[in-house]
Amino acid sequence: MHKPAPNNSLKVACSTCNLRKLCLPVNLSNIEMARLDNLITRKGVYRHGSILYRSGDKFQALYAIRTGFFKTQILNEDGREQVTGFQMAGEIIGMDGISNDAHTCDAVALEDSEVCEIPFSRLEDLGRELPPLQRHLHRILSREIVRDQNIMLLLGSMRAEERLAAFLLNLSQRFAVRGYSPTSFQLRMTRQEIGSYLGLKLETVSRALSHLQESKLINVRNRSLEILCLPGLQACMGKRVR
Amino acid sequence: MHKPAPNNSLKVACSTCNLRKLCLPVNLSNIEMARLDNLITRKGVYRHGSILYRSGDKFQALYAIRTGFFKTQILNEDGREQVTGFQMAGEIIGMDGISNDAHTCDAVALEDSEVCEIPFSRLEDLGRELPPLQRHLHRILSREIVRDQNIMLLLGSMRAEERLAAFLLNLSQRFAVRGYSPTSFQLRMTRQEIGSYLGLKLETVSRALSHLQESKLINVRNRSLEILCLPGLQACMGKRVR
DNA sequence: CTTACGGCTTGATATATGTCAAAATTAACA
DNA sequence: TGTTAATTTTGACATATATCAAGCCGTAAG
Repeated sequence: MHKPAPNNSLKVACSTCNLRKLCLPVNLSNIEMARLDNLITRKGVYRHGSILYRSGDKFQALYAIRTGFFKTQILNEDGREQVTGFQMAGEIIGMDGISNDAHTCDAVALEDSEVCEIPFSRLEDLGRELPPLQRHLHRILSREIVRDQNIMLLLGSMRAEERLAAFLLNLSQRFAVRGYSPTSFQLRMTRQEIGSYLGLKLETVSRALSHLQESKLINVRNRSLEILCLPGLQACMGKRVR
Repeated sequence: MHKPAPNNSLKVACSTCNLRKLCLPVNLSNIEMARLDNLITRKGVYRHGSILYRSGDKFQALYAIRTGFFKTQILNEDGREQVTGFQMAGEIIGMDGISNDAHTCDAVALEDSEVCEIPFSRLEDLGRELPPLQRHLHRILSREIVRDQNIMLLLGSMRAEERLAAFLLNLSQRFAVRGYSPTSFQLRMTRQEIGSYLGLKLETVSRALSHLQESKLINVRNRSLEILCLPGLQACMGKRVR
């Protein structure tokens, strides 16, 4: 586990950021955008394995991922762990912390990553003056709720192979939105982490991947994944048990 | 399925509502509180089985439950269904709708219930003027995220009996907060609905309840439930598999 | 009061996924 | 670059939960 490079914060400009359409797709005037820029600082690089925030840390900011890949996970008292999400560039994390002024999960970099720090109370202040920004914040929070409820559906009612198909399709779609290939990408997480996210053991993940490959729906070799048949994967995800 | 009584909306006063500490625990002056009161209307009674909103409905308002009990559920294209939560008096539902201006789940009354309707864009407007109100809205949204992630932990890593114990303890605690007995209450939902929420079949729920009863941790007869040993249930929830 | 229906319990059995173990492969590090 | 540790795959077997089926109970409607 590495610590991030010391606090060499840099000013950053949302106004010229190529992730803006994903991260903060808000219509603001130049002056308004400058005020937003003024809020946000770029934090040093988080090396692979380093921790952006820990469960229990005081909540002070949201983080927009600029480059890289994170996982979030919660831990029981018992040491049970659940990966609650994988986040990529243009996505915003840390919203769990608002409710009690403390984070309730850990955020861990799965590859060297950069984030923009958005101090939350200043974001709230600005939101009061810029209704579109306020509205956008509410949408982001709500989107996280919808996302989590869809994972509940997955965990509560899908079988192993369907969960995997849903997971791969979700990744595929998010890569596509970012202009990367939707059918060929690297997995940034271990089988164990996928399993934790999907409520499965790593062996089950491995077997399900192998089986999808036998079915000619995907090619998988270690972390590189190729989707051979998107409609097939969709069908696989959708098939009801009964 | 009944429709709610026609639009006989009534003005309502948060300022005098005995649920205020649960629902909107915000420090506001009398004048400010009056502005909040002015926003909110009481909707007619929702009879047992009637629908507060459906997936796909245009999102316009949040709802504070005044009396009664609801469930929320999402449905797949395949007809698969997942109960995403059970909500009781003092809790606020509808937040899933913000992200796309449309609800993504159904909310169904599990007993005759009353709700307060909070038009969302007017709540946003008022939030811009009353920072404590704004902050409270953010906390509510974040609390829902944390709640959902804890259910993910439950669905992803607990066994049937642990899930049930966690579920009963959660109900117990919520009843306690409302001044009801934490150890003796009525279940408002069917075994099938509990099962859907916990990712189990109704038979498994029934067996797990029977087993907890054999273990002298609870007494259950139909919908009435008595917790005989809270610490025992907690231990049962916490025991790790490995 | 009687009947009918949905909800619940319990048993027997099936099956998906977990567990344990070993070997192969890859990645990390000295 | 060589060595070690981590990750992944695969097999054999165990087990928790699902499935199917039957009967019971309790509430609601006639």
